[in-house]
Amino acid sequence: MPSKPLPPITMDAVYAAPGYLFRRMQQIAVSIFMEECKAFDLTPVQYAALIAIHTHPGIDATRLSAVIAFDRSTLGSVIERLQAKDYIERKPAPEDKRIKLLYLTKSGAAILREIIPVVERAQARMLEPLKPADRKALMGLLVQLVDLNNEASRVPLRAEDALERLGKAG
Amino acid sequence: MPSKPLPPITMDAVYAAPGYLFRRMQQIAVSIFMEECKAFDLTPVQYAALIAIHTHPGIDATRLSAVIAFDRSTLGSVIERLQAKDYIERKPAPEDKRIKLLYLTKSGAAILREIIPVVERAQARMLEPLKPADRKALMGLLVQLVDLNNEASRVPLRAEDALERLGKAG
DNA sequence: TGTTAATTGACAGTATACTCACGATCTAGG
DNA sequence: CCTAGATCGTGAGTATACTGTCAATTAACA
Repeated sequence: MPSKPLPPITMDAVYAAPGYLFRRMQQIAVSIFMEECKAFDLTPVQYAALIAIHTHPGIDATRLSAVIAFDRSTLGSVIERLQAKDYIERKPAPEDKRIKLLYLTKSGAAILREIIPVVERAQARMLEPLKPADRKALMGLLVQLVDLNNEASRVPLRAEDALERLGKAG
Repeated sequence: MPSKPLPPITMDAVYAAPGYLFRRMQQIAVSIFMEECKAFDLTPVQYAALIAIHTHPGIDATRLSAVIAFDRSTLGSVIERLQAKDYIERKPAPEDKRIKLLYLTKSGAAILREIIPVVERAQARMLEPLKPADRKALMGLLVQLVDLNNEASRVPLRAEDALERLGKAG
């Protein structure tokens, strides 16, 4: 008996699949970000980390990972690189010897000030091909979907938790 | 003179930025894929490669990378892993000693047959939190945006080119 | 209080995802 | 025919993005 044939799969089915489109869009977004920011030697993740540290001075690595929905293991090397570039500094927490608190340096604040308008241009470029109404619709749907799927990811966003604990600790 | 203060940035601005949402959605999509497919030891990229090789038997690595919009350097290790699992085989092209042609093995065809419905469930789960009309709208907008931004990515999709060249060569 | 449980940061391991560069090979132009 | 340029696969190097595990430390509880 011959083995059952594969169902008739076309690449077009792949090109219309959500997973493929999300991967492709992420690829394109990173590409545009790096192109706009090539003068700055900052990756999208490093940028997000800088913003979060600026917004929450004295945050620790674990809470930072929750605030930007970023894997804690990977974050270690991201922090190392930001520290090597002298954009952030780590200070041991006096009340908990396990924790190292993160702060922007002057260099970090300076590069943030310069790069923010550039990043905003990059963000705009990602949606530029769409009509303004469609941009709004897409962003609205994505915000919804990311929020409703938050628990599905391995590193759920925990913005509020992180803030609460920070307030409790400091 | 004091240095200019940073503009008032909030994490909410980051959470609403296209780049952040695309990264987050990709993260969630991979998570759901891996969860549904954990019995199969196949990553999303490996799955896409298998589908493309099934659709274009005898494709070479460079054209495969164009067909799935996947970086050529990374593809080398993906192919190695698929070969190690005995899902694909590589045969030297008789008319061009540089090229190695890719084919599904019986194992590869078998796992594809099993995994396709599982992947479809994963794809459905990614959009599940949205209302059906919103799912359609989101996919429509994403297909548009990915297509219009194709050239912005470092590895543009070249589905037709790849097919043409394949036809010319074989 | 004393032992268990949880948390923190670090490390090893795997898999994308990109850069640039290199040798082998093929193709085109002269 | 023969050299210049393009192309193929590969490798090194960097940066996410996840899985584990581990020791040190802190917190919780019997």
